[in-house]
Amino acid sequence: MRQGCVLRVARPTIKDVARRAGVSTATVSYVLNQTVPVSTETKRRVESVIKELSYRPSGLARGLAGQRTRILGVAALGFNDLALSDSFFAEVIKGIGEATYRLGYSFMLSSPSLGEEAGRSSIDVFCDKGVEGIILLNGREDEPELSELSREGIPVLSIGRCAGDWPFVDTDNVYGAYEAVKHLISLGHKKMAHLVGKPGLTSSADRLAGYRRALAEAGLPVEEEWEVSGSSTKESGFQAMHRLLAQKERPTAVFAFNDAVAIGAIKAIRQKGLKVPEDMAVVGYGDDPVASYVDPPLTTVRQPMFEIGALAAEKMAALAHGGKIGGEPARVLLRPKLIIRESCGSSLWLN
Amino acid sequence: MRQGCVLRVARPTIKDVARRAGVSTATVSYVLNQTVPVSTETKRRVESVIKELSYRPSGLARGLAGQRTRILGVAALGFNDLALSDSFFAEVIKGIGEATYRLGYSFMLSSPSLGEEAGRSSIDVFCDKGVEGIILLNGREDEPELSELSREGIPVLSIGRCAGDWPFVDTDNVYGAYEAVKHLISLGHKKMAHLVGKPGLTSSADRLAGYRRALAEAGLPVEEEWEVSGSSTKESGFQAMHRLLAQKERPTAVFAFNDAVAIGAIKAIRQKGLKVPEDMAVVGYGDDPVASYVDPPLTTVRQPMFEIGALAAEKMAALAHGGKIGGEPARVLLRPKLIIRESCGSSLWLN
DNA sequence: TTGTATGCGTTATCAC
DNA sequence: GTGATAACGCATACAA
Repeated sequence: MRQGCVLRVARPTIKDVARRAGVSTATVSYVLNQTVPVSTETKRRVESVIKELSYRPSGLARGLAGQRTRILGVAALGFNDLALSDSFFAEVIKGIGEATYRLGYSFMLSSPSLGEEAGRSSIDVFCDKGVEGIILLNGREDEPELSELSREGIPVLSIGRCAGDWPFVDTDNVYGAYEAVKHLISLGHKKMAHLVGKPGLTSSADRLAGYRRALAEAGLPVEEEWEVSGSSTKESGFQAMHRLLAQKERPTAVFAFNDAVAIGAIKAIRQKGLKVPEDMAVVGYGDDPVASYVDPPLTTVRQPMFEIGALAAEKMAALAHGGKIGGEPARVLLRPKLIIRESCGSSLWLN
Repeated sequence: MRQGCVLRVARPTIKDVARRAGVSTATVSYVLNQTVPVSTETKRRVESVIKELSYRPSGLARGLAGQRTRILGVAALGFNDLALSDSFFAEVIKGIGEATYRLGYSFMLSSPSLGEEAGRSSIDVFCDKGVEGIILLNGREDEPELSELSREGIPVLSIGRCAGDWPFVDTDNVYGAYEAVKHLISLGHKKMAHLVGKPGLTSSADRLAGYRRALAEAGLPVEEEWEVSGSSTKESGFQAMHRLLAQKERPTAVFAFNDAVAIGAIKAIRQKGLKVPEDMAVVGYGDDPVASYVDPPLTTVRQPMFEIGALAAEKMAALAHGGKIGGEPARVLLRPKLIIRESCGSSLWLN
């Protein structure tokens, strides 16, 4: 049969519509973009012809003539650093997809697995394709791409807080960590450790800050020995937890940088013959799908990744549309939410 | 500072290059596309100017003038049906990203969460943007979109086997299931059940076929009672396993449609006071990230999703480029791979 | 081998 | 309110 056929019956152009409606192409363009008032009569006629021919304007030509391509670029640079990130990636992308679609935009994606060099040149490609703005998906604190990009004259927005005063959309990691540790405190814990995330990530610094804030607010001392450094992986969590358990004084609970670290930590805890949550309560971060699958199901902090993506797309469209944004730069912090499962025990534990 | 600035210093056009190199725009186009022989001297000169001005041709204008936009569309329709699919989605997308980048293509993505109506119209948007071909990411057997799309004159390729004779790229589910069950057999099992996947998915039918084939080949009878129907979720696996365990004769092993189902099944098995793998061996399918996180780590079948995506993009580019593909339609089946972990016990079990 | 001229499908600037 | 028409940046048939 006609596998991947190429018969291509020529799409109608604005000329076809104009001719068939007995007007000029300009008029058709007017009713299309509502950029100039048109008499209701001709408007009606033109619209009926458009429907009849099922005409759709060419995005290419539109982009060339007017400046609006209605395409956004999404560059997922440096995303491979993060562990367990597939679902984050997917959710953010879905959010971007939803919002761009709703706003009449499309988006191009540059894969995260392209390596260093590719990052830059995939941006170039974006520019060639005429994207109106670029959303940077990254976890790094300093993003050298940002200033480079801005020199291209293309608005940029980062998903994930970054240095400088670039617009970004992120979750409030300080708040999320604060809530997690406060939960531990409400359960009666007084000695809590934190498995710190990879250095250089804003999320690492912010979650540490939230942890400290909760401690301070409860009048609990901040023990430096209980802030164990590491990175974002299960292995890192495993090792960090072992180091923590080797110390003279043990905490009764740990707040891990993320779910992977938490799962690694649980493994280490059990290896020492201790039980979770009875001997050691554990809180993760991120609410990765695995969090609900592991044993015990992880109490963790859920980040609204879909909303992050959607909001980023909206802000980006606004930036592209209105040129520079109103007053202040678009810097948004969404609230994460504590998800209580079983890795900390129930609050009945208190009674 | 210059947040999301719009200073836009006009990009050089082909005219700028032509003028500065003392040639016509046609000549510049020739060296750019290598479509017409150019004397090495002028070629050298043009290229140096191109580098000097760091000129990059406009994709928009190129698409309008020539017919090649070098953009692919990826429509993830019906993907929300699948459980645990985030990592599949992400891997496939990464593969597509890698290949498209390597081939000088870009791709647009239409999110899976857009609902029925949106599926169709996101395709329309793709056409407006001038995509050269569309990759359909879907799990359904019959894809009504396919024939519709072909009428647009745009080549289509499906990721996931589908009805009709459309080109597709998929993994060999029959083979994967066959290997999984053969593994069980090699471990000494003679009574194995299958938790069947959602009806209507080619993967469900194929994995069931592979299961039966392995049984038949080993001279084992195919008990209909041990082919428990269900869908793709953890809950479905949980319920199906309970139904299976309620039967008079119990198998010693189960091959689950996917990892989520397997995890649900394990929960049910334990609820009955049985142990995995001692009392009941379990094999999953898909090698989702959770598979290695759960207890016990799941023996499962890994699908080369990244390669699937990359191959799909390559085939698609070939289809778009060469019009119709050489002889037969591009129908590729990649081999999945058995990943042995701990949910079936070790083969020492036999000795 | 190179230059000229036209067209791709729109939008936008003028006139009317 | 509407209609010519010139860009937009590039590819290409044709001429030289």
